Amino acid sequence: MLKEERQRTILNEVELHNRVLLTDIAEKLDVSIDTVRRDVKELDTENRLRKVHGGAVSLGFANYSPARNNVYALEQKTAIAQKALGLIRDNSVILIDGGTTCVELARLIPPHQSITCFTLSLPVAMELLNKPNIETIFIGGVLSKDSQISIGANTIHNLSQIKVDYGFIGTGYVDASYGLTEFDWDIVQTKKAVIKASKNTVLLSISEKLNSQHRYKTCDINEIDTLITELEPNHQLLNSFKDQNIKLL
Amino acid sequence: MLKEERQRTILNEVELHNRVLLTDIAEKLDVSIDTVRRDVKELDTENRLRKVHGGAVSLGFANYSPARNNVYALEQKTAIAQKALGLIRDNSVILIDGGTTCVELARLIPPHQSITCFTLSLPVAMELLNKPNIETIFIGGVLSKDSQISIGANTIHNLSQIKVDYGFIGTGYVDASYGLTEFDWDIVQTKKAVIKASKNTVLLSISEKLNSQHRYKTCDINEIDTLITELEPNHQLLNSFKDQNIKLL
DNA sequence: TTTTTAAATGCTGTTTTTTGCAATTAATAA
DNA sequence: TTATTAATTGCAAAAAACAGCATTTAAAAA
Repeated sequence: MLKEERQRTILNEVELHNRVLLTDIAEKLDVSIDTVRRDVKELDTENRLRKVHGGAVSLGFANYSPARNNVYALEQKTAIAQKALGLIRDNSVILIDGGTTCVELARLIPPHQSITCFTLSLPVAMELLNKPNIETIFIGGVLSKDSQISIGANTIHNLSQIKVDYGFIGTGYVDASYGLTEFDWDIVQTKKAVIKASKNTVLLSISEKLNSQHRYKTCDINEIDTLITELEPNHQLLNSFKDQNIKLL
Repeated sequence: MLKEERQRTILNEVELHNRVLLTDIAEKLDVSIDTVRRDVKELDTENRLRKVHGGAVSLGFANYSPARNNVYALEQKTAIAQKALGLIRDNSVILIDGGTTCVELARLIPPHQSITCFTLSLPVAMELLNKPNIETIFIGGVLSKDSQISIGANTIHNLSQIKVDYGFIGTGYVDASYGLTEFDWDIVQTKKAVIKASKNTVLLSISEKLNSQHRYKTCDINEIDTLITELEPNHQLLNSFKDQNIKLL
């Protein structure tokens, strides 16, 4: 077998599976591990793949821009935020939770729209301050370092004093049967209060989070009025949510 | 499984749910907790996530650095903040107002210092969240677009419920005989409440503001306990403040 | 064709990396 | 405080990488 041929095979394998083990290739091509090693080393210096301990990975797999202030799955989150915007009427009163999707929603609210907006998220509040026609009210409380939102008894008490038209919330994990769950107990308490403070609760979640769960439960899925994902409402991934008493957007 | 694969999975999980437990990952990937720990440590030094006790959080969640490019008279403000730091004892409870000097103070608080800190300023809160040993409590209320602080009746009411060891405030204008004055009536009301909530009120002001005044009055100069400028306490510019019942730093 | 030369391959022993385990120390929660 | 859970450290086994060398293969020259 020619060297060219071998290297072509290795590249194919890497393209196909994003990664490959040297031992696998050696066995598959029936050559010594050293040969494979040398081939991979060569392909690496030619920048056609990246060699790592024990194998190789495709360039696409390994490449990431270190200078990225971009958000994970930003495109999906933008799509979700766009759909959510459709619910917001002029002069309505809304409440926006924390999380990157909610920040995206805040960012996309058109400048001319005049609404009153409550939030307990520092980044969301920062975004809202840029909008001339939005009256922003921050729900105070102890700030969580991780999530950058107000939590704790004071926050919950403050939330109990208001009732907004729409509450837009995110969640760590969501499952049709297990409902909304979180990693953090304090966050759960806060989200419960947010839901209680909302006439309509709208859950914003990328589809990748569907069918995942964690330790603490926020609420059942039917306590949510509307679920917005980046998918079409009739997408099969949403099937398990269709029977629930919940609107899909 | 290659290390690269593992780390990619970890990153994915972190970006998806913002926060993950090391134990969860170890179970999911079926490797020892030590391996996960080492991976997360590595990813942390590469700045691709942030390691926290027991788990990891995504950068998008933790990194919202308010860019301070052009702060007017930054050097003086830093000097003032440095002096103010000397007043802060471990385990004390303080309140930090808004304004660039106050943000500078928040930024310069050493990471090991453990204090409880109230604030009504969004940028100050952002800074404080970066300090592991500070418990930050945000005083909620309507947010003022230009000053980025909570104002209004609710804010004032919330402030009436607390009494802190030190309140650090800024001011728009200060004069030995006219006292502290502001351009904005709402801000004045809020600052009054801040002063009332502080056992000791410390005014942070660059010398350039001395002997200036405006329309609405916050308080007389002797209601302030300490005045910190970038100048030496015996500087002649401060002469008019020397007779007042006020400490100069 | 054969001979010569260079490259490619496989083998051996050594070094490095990775991983899991156990014991200690630190941090957090009750 | 004590109890529990994480983090750290040192260590050992396993896997991988590496370097040097011998053998084979392929190509070029005679």
